[in-house]
Amino acid sequence: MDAYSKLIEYQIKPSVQRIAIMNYLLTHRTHPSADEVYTNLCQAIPTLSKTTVYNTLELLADNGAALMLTIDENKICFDGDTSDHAHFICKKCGKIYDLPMIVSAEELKKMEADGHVITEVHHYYRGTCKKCLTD
Amino acid sequence: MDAYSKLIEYQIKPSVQRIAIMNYLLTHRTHPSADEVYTNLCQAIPTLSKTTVYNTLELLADNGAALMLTIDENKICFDGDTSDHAHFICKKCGKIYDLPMIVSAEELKKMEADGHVITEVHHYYRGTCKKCLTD
DNA sequence: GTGCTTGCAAATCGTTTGCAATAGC
DNA sequence: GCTATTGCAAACGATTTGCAAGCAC
Repeated sequence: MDAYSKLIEYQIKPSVQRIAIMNYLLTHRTHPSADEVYTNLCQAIPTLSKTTVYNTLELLADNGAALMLTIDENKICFDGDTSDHAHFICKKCGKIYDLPMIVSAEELKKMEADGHVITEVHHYYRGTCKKCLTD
Repeated sequence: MDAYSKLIEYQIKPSVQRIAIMNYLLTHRTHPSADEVYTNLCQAIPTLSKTTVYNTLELLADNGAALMLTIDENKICFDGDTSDHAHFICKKCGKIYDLPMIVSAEELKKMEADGHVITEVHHYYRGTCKKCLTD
């Protein structure tokens, strides 16, 4: 899906900046930080400000059009792929990998039994990636 | 287990500060941040510095004597309970709850198939807790 | 022209760093 | 005495805030 349509789908009023940021997330599956998004879009939109990037990424995450990841202890990362999947971060190179996620029905059941309302599920794995192991 | 024994078990050289911090984690299951640990221990150890708290918490996490949680986007939290369990954070009040964790064998298998070495598994849930729902 | 969006600059705050003082063996 | 640990103050950097300017319907 294109960026414009995704914004509409999640009831976010489109703007040049919002489309560009959404598009960046959809075309770069690098789990970028706000700073990475800003730096890369600055070339195309020279007047873009970091504030707008922060505001927009928060808006996307709040409306469910993007995932806000806290897997990296140093910075918040974003993911335009909002389908269910788990994440693995390599402690050596810092790269974040996507992985299939299987949510245990037993786990969710217990959560519901406690009376909490769950809106987000994150499965994070940490370790050393294949590439760093062979280096 | 007492704090001193846990340090020994994880091969961490004990000191007054380290025992106090480890003890705080074992007796306060609030998933405190470094700042919370510091503020609360200042009374008992007036000369305690924040640097020591940060250094010690990092040491504990690196040696496996504590868990470093990134569930809260605003600050890193620590957990003295190193047994397998999942975490739920209430977006409204910020409180972190412990929950049983069931790691899917299928998920782990896929991870290993990719050749990554996993050292940590975190299951994070976000939403609104029972208490905040009734308020 | 009213309300939402953007952008700049300054502030905030959790965390890290440099380095000197201290404690333990 | 040597090494590891601690503590202070300063630095750092990601994120937030205040507010003025710009844009859209």
